[in-house]
Amino acid sequence: MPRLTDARKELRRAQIAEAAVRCFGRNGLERTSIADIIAESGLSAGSIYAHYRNKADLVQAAAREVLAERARVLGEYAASDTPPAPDELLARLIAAIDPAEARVGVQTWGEATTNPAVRDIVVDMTDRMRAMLHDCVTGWLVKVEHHEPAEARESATPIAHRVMALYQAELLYTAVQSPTEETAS
Amino acid sequence: MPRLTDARKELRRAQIAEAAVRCFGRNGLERTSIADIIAESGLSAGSIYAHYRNKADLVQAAAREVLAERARVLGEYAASDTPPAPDELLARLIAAIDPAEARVGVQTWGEATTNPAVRDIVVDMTDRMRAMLHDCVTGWLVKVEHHEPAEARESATPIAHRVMALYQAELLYTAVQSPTEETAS
DNA sequence: CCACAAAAAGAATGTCGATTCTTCTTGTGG
DNA sequence: CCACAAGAAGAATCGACATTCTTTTTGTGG
Repeated sequence: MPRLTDARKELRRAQIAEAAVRCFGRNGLERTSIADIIAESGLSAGSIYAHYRNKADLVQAAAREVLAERARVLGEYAASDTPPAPDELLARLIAAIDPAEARVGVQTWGEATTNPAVRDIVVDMTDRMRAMLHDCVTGWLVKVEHHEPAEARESATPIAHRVMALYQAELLYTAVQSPTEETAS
Repeated sequence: MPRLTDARKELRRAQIAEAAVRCFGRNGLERTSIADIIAESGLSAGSIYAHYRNKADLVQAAAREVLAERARVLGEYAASDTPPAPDELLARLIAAIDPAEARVGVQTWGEATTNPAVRDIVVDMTDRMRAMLHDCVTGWLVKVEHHEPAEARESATPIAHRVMALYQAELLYTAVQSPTEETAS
C-alpha cells in the first residue's frame, strides 16, 4: 500500500501546523486565509486538505501546538530534583515566553469563548498546566522547605493557582504589547 | 438643517453598539455578521452604516463599551472614602464580572494582538484601570493603614499590578468557562 | 526497476457576507 | 402645517475565501 510512511506524514502535518501558527501570530485566526498558509508553508491547497479536514481543524491543531509548547517548558521544572521557589518558577516561565506564541495563545483564548472545540483544548491544557504547577510547588515545599507531603499538596493549591494567574496575565501583556508585524501582502 | 438631534443620534449609536456586544458575546467578533447585528438591533443595513463607518468601527465601539463598563465599576471604589483592602477589592471586582461581557473582553484581547486600533483601546483601558487600582490601593494604605502618602503611592504599585493580574486571570476563567450560548439560526 | 495508488498542485466553484445604491419615510426648522 | 434634507429600509453588488475537482507527480512495496 503505497502511502506516505507515518513519519513522513507527521512531518507534513507539523510543517503545515507550524506555518499556520506563524500566520495566525501575524494576522490573527480569522484574518489568516488558507492562501496565506499555502504561501507560508510552500505547499498547495490540495496538500493541506489532504492533511487537515478544514480550517477549523487547523485552528485546533495550532491551539494544541502552542499550548503544548508552553506546557512542555513547565513539565521540565516539575520533574526537576530541586524545584524552584514559586517566585523563581514564575520568573522563569515569564522569561520563556515567546511573543509570537503568546499572541496565538491569547487569540486562542478569544476563540475559546465561542468555539467549543477550542474551548475544550484550552480548558484541558490549562488544567494540565495547573496540575504541573501544583506538582512543582509541592516538590519545592517538600524538598526545599521540608513540609510534610500531605500538607504540602494542600498548601500548594492556592500557590499554584496564583502562579498560573500571574503567568497568564503576563502572557496577555506580552501578546498585546509585542509589536504587530505588518502583513507581507 | 433637519438632522437628528444629537441626543437622538447618540441613542441610535448606543442601540447599535449594545446589539453588537450581545452578538459578539454570543458568536465572537468574526463570526458575527452585519446581518446578525441587523437582526439583533431591529434596524437595517443602511441605518447601521449611517452611524458606523464599517464593521471594524463597530468592533472598536464594542471594545470601548465593554472595557469602559469594567473601568466604571472600578472607578466607584477608587473614589470611596473607606477604600477596601486589596483582597476585598479583588473579591468585589470578581463578583461584579458579567459572563457575557467577560467573553467580549477576552475576544477583544485576542483581536488586540493583530489589530492596532483595538490594541490601542485595550492598552489605554488597561492603563486606566491599573491607575485606578493604584489610587484605590493608595487610598487604603493611607486612610486605613495610616501609611505616609508618598510611601503609600510607591508600595501601592506592585500591589495594584498584582490585583490587576489576578482580576484578568479571573476574567479569562469566567469567559472560557461560561456556557456557550447556541446560535439562534 | 515497475506499477500504481496516494499525495501534491493549481484551477474552478459556490457561498457568504460586507458594503453600496436606490427608494421610501420621518423628523425638524421655518 | 410645509418642504425638504437626512435617516432608514432593503435589494443589489462585488469580492474574498474555503473547499472541491482534475490533472500531474512521486514515493513505496514487490
